[in-house]
Amino acid sequence: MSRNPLNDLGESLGDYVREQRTAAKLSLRQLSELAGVSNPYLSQIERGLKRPSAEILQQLAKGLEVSAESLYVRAGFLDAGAVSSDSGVPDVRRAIAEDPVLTARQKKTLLDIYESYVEVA
Amino acid sequence: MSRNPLNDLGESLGDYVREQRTAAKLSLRQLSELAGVSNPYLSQIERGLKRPSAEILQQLAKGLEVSAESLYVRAGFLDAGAVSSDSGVPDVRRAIAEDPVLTARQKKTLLDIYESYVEVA
DNA sequence: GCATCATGCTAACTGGAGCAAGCATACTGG
DNA sequence: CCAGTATGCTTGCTCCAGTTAGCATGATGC
Repeated sequence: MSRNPLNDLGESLGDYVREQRTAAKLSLRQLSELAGVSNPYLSQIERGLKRPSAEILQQLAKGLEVSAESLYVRAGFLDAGAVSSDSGVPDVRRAIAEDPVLTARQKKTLLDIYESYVEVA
Repeated sequence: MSRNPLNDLGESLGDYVREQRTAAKLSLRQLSELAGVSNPYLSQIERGLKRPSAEILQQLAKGLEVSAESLYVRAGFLDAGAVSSDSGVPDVRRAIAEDPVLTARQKKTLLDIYESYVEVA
C-alpha cells in the first residue's frame, strides 16, 4: 500500500521533485528560495503531505530547470499521452477548436466556412 | 483600466469560459453539473472573481469539450508559445495549408479570415 | 567543551478556493 | 394575476494551500 496520506500521484510528484533537487545538488532552502516558495512547504510537497497548485509547480519547474509540463503530468493536471498526441497530419477542425487565441464565435465562423468547403458531397 | 479585481489573465479566462459555455448553449447550472463544480463558483470564475485550480480547470475543460491545455494557457499556467511550438496543440495556419481537400483559393480565404482574428491590433 | 551554521522538520496561523442555501429577476402556462 | 420554473448572482461558511516562527540534529571551527 501507499505510505502517504494523499494519493499515489501526489507521492510520485514529491519523489520526482526531491530527485530533481538532489540531482541538482540543491538544498531544500536553496530550491525554495530559487522558486520563491517557503522551505517548510517545499518539504511537505516532497513528502507528499501537500498538493501544490499549478502556480507553485510553475515556479518549482523554473528553479529545477525542468519543463512545467513534466510537473503537471506528475501532478495529474496533464494527461501524459495528450501532450504529444497528434504528431502527424494536422486536422483543420481540431486546430481551430484548440486555438487558444480565437473566441468561440470566431471558431464557429471559421468552422462553418470550412465545412461549407469540404461538405460538397 | 481593467474592470475586475483580479489580473487581466483571470479575466480573459473567465470570458473564455463564458464564451465557450454560451457557444455550447449550456446554462451555468448545466455546465456546473457536467463539470462537477458548484454553480455559484462557476459564476464567479466567469466573472473573474475567483481563480480556479488546475483540477477545476480540468473538469471544466471536460464539460466544455475543449483541451485542458487551452484553459491552462488562459489561466497563465502554461506558456502559449511553448504549447504551440511543442507539437502539442495543432497550428491553424499549418493545418489549413496542409489540408488535402481545400483548393488554393479556399485556403487563402480561410487564412485571411484567421489572420484578421489573430492580428489583435 | 561550546558557539555557529546548515540541514530538514513541526506548530500555529491566515487568506482564499470552493461549497450549500437562498435571493432576484424573467419567462412561461393555467 | 398568480404558481411554477429556469436563469444568474449574493451570502456565509469550511477547509486546506502556503506562510512565519521556531525546533532538533549534525557538521564544522575555536
